[in-house]
Amino acid sequence: MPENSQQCSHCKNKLCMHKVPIFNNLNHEDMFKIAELIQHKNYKKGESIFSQGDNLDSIVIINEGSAKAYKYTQEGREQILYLFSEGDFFGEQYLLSKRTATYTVQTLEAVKVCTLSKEHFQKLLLQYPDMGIKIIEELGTRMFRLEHVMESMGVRNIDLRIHSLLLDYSAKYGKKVAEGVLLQLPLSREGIANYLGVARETVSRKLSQLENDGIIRSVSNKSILILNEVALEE
Amino acid sequence: MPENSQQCSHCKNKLCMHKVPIFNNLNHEDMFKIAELIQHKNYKKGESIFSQGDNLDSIVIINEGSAKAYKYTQEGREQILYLFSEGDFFGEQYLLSKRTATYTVQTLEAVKVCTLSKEHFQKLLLQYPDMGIKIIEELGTRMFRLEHVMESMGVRNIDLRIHSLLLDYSAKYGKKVAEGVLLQLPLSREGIANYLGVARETVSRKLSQLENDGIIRSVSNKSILILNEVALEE
DNA sequence: GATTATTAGTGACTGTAATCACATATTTTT
DNA sequence: AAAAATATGTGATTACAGTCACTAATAATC
Repeated sequence: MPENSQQCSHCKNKLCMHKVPIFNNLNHEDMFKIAELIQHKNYKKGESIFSQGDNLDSIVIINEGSAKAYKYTQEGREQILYLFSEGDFFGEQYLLSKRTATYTVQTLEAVKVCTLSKEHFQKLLLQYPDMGIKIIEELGTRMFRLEHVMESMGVRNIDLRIHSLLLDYSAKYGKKVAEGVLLQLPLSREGIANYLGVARETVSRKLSQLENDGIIRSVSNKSILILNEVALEE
Repeated sequence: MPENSQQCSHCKNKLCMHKVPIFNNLNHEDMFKIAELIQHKNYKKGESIFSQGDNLDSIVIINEGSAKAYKYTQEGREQILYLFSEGDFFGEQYLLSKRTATYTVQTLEAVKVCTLSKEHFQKLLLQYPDMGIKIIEELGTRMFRLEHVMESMGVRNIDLRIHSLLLDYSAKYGKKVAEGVLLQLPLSREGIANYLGVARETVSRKLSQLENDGIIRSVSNKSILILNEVALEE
């Protein structure tokens, strides 16, 4: 059934496009046209979508799942820069300039993505100036995130840094339950350490300390219950 | 003399516009039109162009001089995020979103800027899609810088961090002389410390150490001679 | 379901940078 | 040019996070 398959592909594409802020201002007709240009790919947990040094030829939009973006420091430690999830896009920096990828993006779970080739992307930007504005806006948000991370990396007191991380995650991933806020950590202890730029052992110790103080409760490796959110805010 | 004053204003505006990559793709006629929309302002050393929390209504382009962008960490320390100089622009993130300024921009010397109002900027973006692409490109560069800083902040070894800073400055501000590379530091010791996220005393000590090792020579507070660049690269 | 691999917690020890305190230089102001 | 303000260098001490080494727990694989 050609109609069915076409409808299905259309439907799948629409799904992807509707999740992404940069396509929001488009009308039905334009969306349909652009949907035709989009390719789909799936990744297993732990696979790299692209690696530091790669030459990219498309912009990638996450449709399902999450991924970490990291680069290696001079010491050889993995420094996590971003966590990307549903609706986030990346690779746009490499489409316009000649730069190769400055970081590696690796999935944290099974991930579905939509990709749009460099040529199509550039044509779209010229055709829909609104989209360019949306992207500038989105990049503003991304920079805001990065500046926030930098600010917190500049904090010398590691307790403060872990507290802000927990509060950030609480806002993003937390669900209110009777006893407090239950949150599903997107990263392992090592991941958290690589995000904060501290040793894995330090993260373990600080979390143990918080548990001793009755501020959090460790539910499982990847899940924490925040009992006293106010204490984290100081 | 109206012609003269007009020519002069035109000339001044042209100066400003020619320094800025985002206006580079425009033809003469368009440049002339846009030049009319640009306002000029001067700042003394130490003045703030805008402050964390301000509501901005224009994009600012530096025409002459330099400035630092910083925000305060939770501990009350000043964390420097960027150094802006001739040709750099900022404030574009706040024009499209409702966000207020997330950092303060303070001049490091006398500074001349050109400003373009929010309304004009948005109209230009819709009118010249090329310009949007230029800005996306430029933001990509800015993010690249920030990611680089983050990476280096994640380095635990402070010697390494100071070494990279000196190498960065050497590339940006250094001039080759007989004995090595002479560089005019854009920041004081305290500024360097606030950029690296370490104590002022630590910067002093590390630089003294480098001087004892014969790798650098302190010429004056704001000027350093790098004698052995290779040693800094390890 | 057993085995292997990965991830996490904890003690002991060490190194390094922060802090405090002050002397000295340098820059700015008057 | 003198005075005031600011910036820098350095010693002594302390605190705190890193490293190493190991055990325990959890997840992945066969």
